[in-house]
Amino acid sequence: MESQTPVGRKITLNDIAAGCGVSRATVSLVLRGSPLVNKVTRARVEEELRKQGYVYNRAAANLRRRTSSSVALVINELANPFFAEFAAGVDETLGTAGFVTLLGSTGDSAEREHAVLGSLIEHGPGGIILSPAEDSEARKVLAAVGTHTPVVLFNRELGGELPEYAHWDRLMLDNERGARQATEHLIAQGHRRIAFFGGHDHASSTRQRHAGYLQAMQAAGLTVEPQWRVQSTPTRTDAARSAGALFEGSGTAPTAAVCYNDAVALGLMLGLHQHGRQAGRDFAVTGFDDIAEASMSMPSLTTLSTAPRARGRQAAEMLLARLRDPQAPSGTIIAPVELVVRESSCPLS
Amino acid sequence: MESQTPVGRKITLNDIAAGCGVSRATVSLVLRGSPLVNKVTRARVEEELRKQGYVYNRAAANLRRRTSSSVALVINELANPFFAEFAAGVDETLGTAGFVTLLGSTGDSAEREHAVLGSLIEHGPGGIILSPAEDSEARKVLAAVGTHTPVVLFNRELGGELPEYAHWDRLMLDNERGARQATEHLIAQGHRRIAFFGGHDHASSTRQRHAGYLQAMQAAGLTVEPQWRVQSTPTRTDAARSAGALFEGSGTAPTAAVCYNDAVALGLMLGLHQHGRQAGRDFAVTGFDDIAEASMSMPSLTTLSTAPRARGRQAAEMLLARLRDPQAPSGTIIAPVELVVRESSCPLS
DNA sequence: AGGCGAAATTAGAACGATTCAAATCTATTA
DNA sequence: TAATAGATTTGAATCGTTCTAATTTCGCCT
Repeated sequence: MESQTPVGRKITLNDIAAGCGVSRATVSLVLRGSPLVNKVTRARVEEELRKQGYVYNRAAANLRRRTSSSVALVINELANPFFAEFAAGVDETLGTAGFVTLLGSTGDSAEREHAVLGSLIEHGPGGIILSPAEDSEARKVLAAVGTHTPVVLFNRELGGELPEYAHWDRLMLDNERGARQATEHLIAQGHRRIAFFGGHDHASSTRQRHAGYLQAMQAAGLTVEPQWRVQSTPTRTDAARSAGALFEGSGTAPTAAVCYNDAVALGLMLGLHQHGRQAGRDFAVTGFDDIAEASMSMPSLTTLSTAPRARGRQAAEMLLARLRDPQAPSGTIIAPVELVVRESSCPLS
Repeated sequence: MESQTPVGRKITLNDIAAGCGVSRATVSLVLRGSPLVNKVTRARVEEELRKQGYVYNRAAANLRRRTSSSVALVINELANPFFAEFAAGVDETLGTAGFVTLLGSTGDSAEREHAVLGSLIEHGPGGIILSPAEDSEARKVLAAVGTHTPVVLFNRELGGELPEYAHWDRLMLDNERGARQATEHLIAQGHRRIAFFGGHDHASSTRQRHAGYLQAMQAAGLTVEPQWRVQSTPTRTDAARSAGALFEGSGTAPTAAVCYNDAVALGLMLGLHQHGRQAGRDFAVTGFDDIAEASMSMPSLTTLSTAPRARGRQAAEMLLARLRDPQAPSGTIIAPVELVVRESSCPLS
């Protein structure tokens, strides 16, 4: 075996060329599998590549060819399993397409998002997949990424107006229909007094889900009492704290609730306890997202599956398509969500 | 306001230089904040940079300076919240140090790991943080990354021998002690028939945890039945599927289980249901990792806190230190873990 | 032998930045 | 006024690859 020297300079095309008495250009052709080069030369070069332990310098190649082999993935909260799954899906698809993923995590801060985008863009990604921070604004994002790099937005809309020349693609979830399905399911279970619980109405996703809920209620000819809308931070703890609001006042108490998402639903189930009700027995609950925990809670949670890993793959596909054809009209995909019925959405007792 | 042209070529130093009648070299100096350049020239150049919307091409700079501004992060299972947190920590620290994270996810397959490393290395990362796949081998990893790129291993040892010239750093968890503590806790709760559940014995982390478990059992003078060792893929679903194996055969069934990690523990709790047991009431369970979900599951999970985000920051620090001083002797850090007692480790009933 | 087309190879200029040595420009001072 | 030190600026080479256009090599035919 050759002396795989543990230390030394990096090997370049020149080293290989010199090593087997051929020109740099020829070696380059061999590397890229060109049919131009003679069988025996190719063998000789390949042997030398192996022997010297050559590793391709893609950055140099990209510079020369004015291409890119990377895509930036900017996630508002990587620690959230929903987004981690999404990221895994993105990376999987990009990887098989020969792209490498530049990761950026913003901790849901628009300021940090701006810095992260600014840093990533300098590495010349071919495109960007962005799941915006809660308070992210179109104008600032555009300033950071410029107009040369295609963007796929995931999950959230940006605040403010985006100039019409920046035609970015979007991948959103079908919030409206999902919430409608959940509501229809509860109605089919016999419930008539159904609340919409959690989230803040200034967020686009919350508004969409609430709208779906209202549609289903109206379609069924059911009236909605004002105290059946309880807002909360989309976290488990705040949801648990806010549960009591459903049962205050003189109006009729609801027997079921469509929740903004799974975290809120799990929190509500916890909070119901303190108000003498038990989710899945005398109060029905639905969530949104189908996080891993949803299937494991007690009772298990009826929710809307969003298949985050598949969404990741899809977002990557959208970006790859855009790179293939930069002129194609930009589009928005609303990914369907699927109702998963479990124990928490019990019939009206 | 200047016409922020929505489309056009990419702006280079040449454009800026031409744009304000100065040489490329001067613009470069301005960019890097050199004190050499005259105040008024600097202002003129900066104005031009802004006006033309220049974006720095770090790849070109890296090529010329023979430097790198990226670090590869290769994770065996990104969808696992433990690793997602770890990744977030790594990215956070690398980001503030001016590095960008190249992400790679291997799905715990050594084969895919090899491919991913091969692809990432071509992008010339300054270093690699690797959480190896279960069956990853030192020899193959070394072949993929070469000897020019420093590596920090996280969480698992590689199979086989690593040549002595490859001095890689390590960040490991105190698996043995953690599992011992969990086991001792269960014994203190009155349990005598305790299983070790999940993971595959060919992975170093599994072996270490299993060893800690055995130590505690032996120290307490307890015997261990062979069917109390159930292996599984370290995922929730496979764990749920394998739960039944604990209760098969003619031997005495265990009343508690030390699990390889939280994902497996959560899966086991699910699987227990289908075998007529309920975790936290008539069967005690412990996990490992303390993922966010552990505190929120029903019952909440007794586990070993590993502070994955802090580990991520630490791994990044180790790599940065290594980049600062490539000659420093390589080291291994064994991070302590802390037992967090919650509901799942109920006393023997 | 010479000629010819096809096949194989290569020289050298890019790509967009950095860097060093050298050139130019300002003040100052003798 | 010329010389000189210091402050600025710049020309040209370079990083490792690709690519075009040109050149060399080769087999084959007359």
